[in-house]
Amino acid sequence: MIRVRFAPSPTGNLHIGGGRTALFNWLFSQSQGGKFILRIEDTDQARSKKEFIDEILESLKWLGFNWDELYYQSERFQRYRNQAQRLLEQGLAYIEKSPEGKEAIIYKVLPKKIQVQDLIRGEIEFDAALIKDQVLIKSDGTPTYNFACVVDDAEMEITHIIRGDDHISNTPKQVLLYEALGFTVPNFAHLPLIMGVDGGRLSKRTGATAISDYRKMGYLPAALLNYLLLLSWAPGDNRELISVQEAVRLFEIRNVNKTSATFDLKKLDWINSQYLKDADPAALAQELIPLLVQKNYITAEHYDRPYLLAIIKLFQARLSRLNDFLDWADFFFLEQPAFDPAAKEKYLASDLSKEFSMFATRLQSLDNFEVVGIEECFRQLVAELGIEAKKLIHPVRVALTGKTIGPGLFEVIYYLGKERSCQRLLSWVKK
RNA sequence: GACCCUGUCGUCUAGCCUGGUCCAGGACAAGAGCUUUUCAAGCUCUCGACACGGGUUCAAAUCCCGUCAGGGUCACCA
Repeated sequence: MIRVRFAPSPTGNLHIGGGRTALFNWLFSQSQGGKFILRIEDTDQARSKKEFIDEILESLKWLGFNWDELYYQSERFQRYRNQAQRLLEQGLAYIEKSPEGKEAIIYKVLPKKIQVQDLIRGEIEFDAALIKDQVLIKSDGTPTYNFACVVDDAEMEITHIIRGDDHISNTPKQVLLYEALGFTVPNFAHLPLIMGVDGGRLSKRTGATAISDYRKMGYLPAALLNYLLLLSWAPGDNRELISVQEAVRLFEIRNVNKTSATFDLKKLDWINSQYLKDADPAALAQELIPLLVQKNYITAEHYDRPYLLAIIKLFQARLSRLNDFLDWADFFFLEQPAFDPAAKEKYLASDLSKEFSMFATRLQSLDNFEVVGIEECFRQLVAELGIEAKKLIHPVRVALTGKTIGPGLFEVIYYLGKERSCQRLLSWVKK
């Protein structure tokens, strides 16, 4: 039975790199019919926070990763001490006293060559002579990362350790500990790191780092996962859009790339727009409703659901982030449109009283108030006035929406409705 | 500095293992055009890469060596 784990430390939010590590572990476990274990590495009592645990769990759920088992290192301190004690008794570790009289347990590193077969990189060799003796249990009684990690991975019977590149240099230290404790050394696979546009590690300076930030910005989990997946793995048939479900079938760990990848928001935006375009409006509505409520655009209790879904449909092919909807479609929810000053200046500066009032009058008495009927009505009007359609389309759009961009004008009028459309047009008619 | 990892278009990659089908394919971005009612979407086209130097070979992006470059790690943090 294949068993993998994702082991975040609750000293911060779930990082985009952490999400990616979780993704590959989850993918591997699913593709192998194995178990995916979650372990919270909260040995650092001072820096670990409950709110971060909640945030991490929440983000993992949002991404769709279900774990089979959940552990907290803070509940396992005795196990680490017991294992350290064993090494002490076997003479493989020694005690070091601090000036204050506190005792730490240190593992004695003996010189030797250490070979690691990395599933992604092949063989890597290290020289233990270059490794210092390792602290196992700190003088405050808590275990060090490398020790707790080894004890847990062994006791939890983890078969494959899939983690970031930055852990490569921890690997020989851990291999030494597995051997000293008499445990089977697991398989290792080191994922390349994700870099920021500045070439260094992805950091807050180079963009949002928390998975939850991407959720807040309006990225769909499926799109984010698709992007993260593509950052260091490819299905091999030039496809850019692939679901994790499909990836589970095609995934092979040896096909994961070795090179670190730069995080490119533009491509994420494109992938997200593709998912948005094909998404079920009802699913988008579910994400959007709380935000619309928050903006007082609708109330959670009663809103016109078919109407909301229709409006979402109008916009979904134009969005690259779901949250853009809040700005682009605001005129459907506001009493009066919020005017873009430049748009107003460009299209509504001249007096269009005659045209607007004529159009409003005709709309008012239009029997066939459907998109096609509205368009016919409008085309006839401009023909009679002897002006180009676009000369009137743009001002009308700005008058109705406050913007120069948006869905087709006749659809806007249809969904805005007779009353609101006419009222907004008439507000520009000089008495 | 030491050790380790990595080097294909600006970015993500396919190809590399099993040399020839690659004067290197796809996608994003950028630029141009079509469509048009604006913005998107869609469609078409353009720009653009095997880090460098040796070697092996009839033949190298692919194999070997070196150089250079980038990154990571060197805590009683995880």
